Amino acid sequence: MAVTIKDVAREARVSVASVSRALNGHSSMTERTRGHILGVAARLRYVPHAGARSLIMRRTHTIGALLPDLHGEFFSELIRGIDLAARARGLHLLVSSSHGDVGEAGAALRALQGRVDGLLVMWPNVDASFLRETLPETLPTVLMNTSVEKAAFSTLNLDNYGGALAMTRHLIGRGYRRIAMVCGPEGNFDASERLRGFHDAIARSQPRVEAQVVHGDFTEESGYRAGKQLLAGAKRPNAVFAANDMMAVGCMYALIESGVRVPDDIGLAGFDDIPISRYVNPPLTTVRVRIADLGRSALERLAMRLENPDAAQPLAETLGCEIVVRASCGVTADIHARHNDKTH
Amino acid sequence: MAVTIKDVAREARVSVASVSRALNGHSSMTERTRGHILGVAARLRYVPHAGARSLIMRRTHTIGALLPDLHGEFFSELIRGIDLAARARGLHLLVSSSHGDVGEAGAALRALQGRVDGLLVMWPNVDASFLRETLPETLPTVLMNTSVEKAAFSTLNLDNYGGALAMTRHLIGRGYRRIAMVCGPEGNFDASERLRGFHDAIARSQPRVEAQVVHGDFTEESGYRAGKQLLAGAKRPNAVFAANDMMAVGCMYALIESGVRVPDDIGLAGFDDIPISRYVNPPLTTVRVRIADLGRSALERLAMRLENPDAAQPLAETLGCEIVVRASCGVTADIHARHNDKTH
DNA sequence: TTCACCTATGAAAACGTTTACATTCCGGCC
DNA sequence: GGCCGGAATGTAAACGTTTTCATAGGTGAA
Repeated sequence: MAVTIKDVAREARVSVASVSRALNGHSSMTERTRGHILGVAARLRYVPHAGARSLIMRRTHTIGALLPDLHGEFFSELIRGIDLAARARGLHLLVSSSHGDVGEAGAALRALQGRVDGLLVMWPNVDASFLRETLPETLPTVLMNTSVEKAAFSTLNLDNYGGALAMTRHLIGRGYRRIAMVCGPEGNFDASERLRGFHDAIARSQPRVEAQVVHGDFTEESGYRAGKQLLAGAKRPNAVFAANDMMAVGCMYALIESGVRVPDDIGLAGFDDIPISRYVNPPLTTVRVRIADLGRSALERLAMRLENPDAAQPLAETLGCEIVVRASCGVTADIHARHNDKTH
Repeated sequence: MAVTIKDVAREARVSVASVSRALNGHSSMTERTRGHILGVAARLRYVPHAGARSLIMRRTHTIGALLPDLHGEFFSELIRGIDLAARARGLHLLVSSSHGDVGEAGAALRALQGRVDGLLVMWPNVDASFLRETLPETLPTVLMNTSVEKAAFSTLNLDNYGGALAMTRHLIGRGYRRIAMVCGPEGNFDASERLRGFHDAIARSQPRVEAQVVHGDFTEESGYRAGKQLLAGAKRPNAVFAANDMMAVGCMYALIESGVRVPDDIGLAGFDDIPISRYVNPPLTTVRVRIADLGRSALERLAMRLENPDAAQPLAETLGCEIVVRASCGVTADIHARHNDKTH
């Protein structure tokens, strides 16, 4: 059915070996015959069978990305970064989503194993035993946002702790004293690190105060509920730090809906700097994470390991964050500020 | 190096044929030996080599998606829809982006061809000759948002024309009389269809008026510029219909920045209903496109064709749109409206 | 007991490549 | 002219599966 290398060989009146050599740019071949063969191949619209190729070369030129989800601005940015780096290196990208489910992730991992040269895995679950048990030892793997003992795998993390610490300090520095946090889902590594940063910052500046923390799960909805809950409480905070931007947005709507002015009555900050955070009103102060960079770096690390498998590898790396101050926590910025925002 | 079917066979003291049968759930095999083989395979952490498998079975169980970009809320939603349907059918997803560039798209298409069972291609360029020349005849393909003669390929389109027509009529129905359009990039199929819908609606209700159209390229930036341009013009419109939401948002900021009240002074509408449009202030009236559904439908169509290749196929299909009215064009909605929005 | 038949298993070919090795061809040197 | 060497090309094995066909082993009937 499909045209194979044999068809090209027959049509060009050469052996399959010559066709292979012509296509792969081997030397020791007349420029004349090469041109001829290439011409025939193009005429027949021949494309090599990747399976057969990977079988003998033991390389698929494909890497698999297993992410918690493919939905939302965070993952969109991440995939873009990965794709950019992959295409620069001539690698193909096989995407898969786990939805945080161990069973689904295991199945995806098994299915991926036989068809890729390496793996990019984001598994924000604190419990990393699943990874230890399931990840193939033999397949080069780079983990992202994953709490894992430094032993086994190469890991790339965000500086969740540092970002949260810096943001909390920033809020304290602006004069906010009763700061509440809307934390992320239980068992999520990023969430727990951000909470830890928050706690440490509070502990250092107000050792005797126990900061208020309400529960969320990274969705806007949960941020909305958290906002309502905070307003209903006895000691209303004068600033709220949400563990991600989506929750901050939800919280913002809860506050505004209740007639609370942001930032005049209550200041608000988020984490991630997803595009939306620039568009809400007031624009959201947040911790900028270079999401696309995270993806790019992870892929480049993986690609380097594929190229020279036995070079010594730095095992764990942390990508810095940076605070982006917008109107939601006290900067009086008019609408112009958004357009001057340097990420714009 | 990697453990193959032979290793399993040796270890289990059976032939490779039996291992293959055990793994693929063949009948005519003792439950006892099957269990034994499966046990050994699991113990050795055997995973089949997808390349070898695809070589003999002539199926890769992978489909390739070539999109203009992987960035932004639109594509994020689209990929999610595709992924959902793919995983439901046990298909893997190879993603690739063309950035609207013919060379890049051609390279991606060639690279994809040898490794997938089918292709999902979104190519919003009006000039479809590239596709005709490059797309492999032999590979099942479903096109999205593509202007192509009905002859060759299966196509899934949005009802861009109908959506724009309906939205323009809605604006007219609300009493807006001087409606301007911010159109999309030259040569983009979706953009030109939306413009056509706009023109037709205007022509039917105000035959003698020539509606004002300013140029944009689907980015927020261009929407901002378009907004400024409209304000600078002699005849200020009292409503603006942007060809997509990102431009509408940019336009909104331009208007607000100049002290124009939305919707009191100028009404505003967009197209796509990306998540951001609910978060801007005022929330944006727009044409809802079920983006994830588009991806899902496209993949399902492709999967069906893979399953029975010679069944008669409906060649072109159009997915309906629906108008979502929010505060930006005259509905006096308080902040609650957002949370009552049924897509929320 | 013998035969036939059915079921469980094994042997080997086939899939489309790449590449090590073998062969041919050609020119130059003695 | 014969020989050597290098360049161009061909031959065939190997990669890891699935599947067709063959074989062995067992069971039941005559």
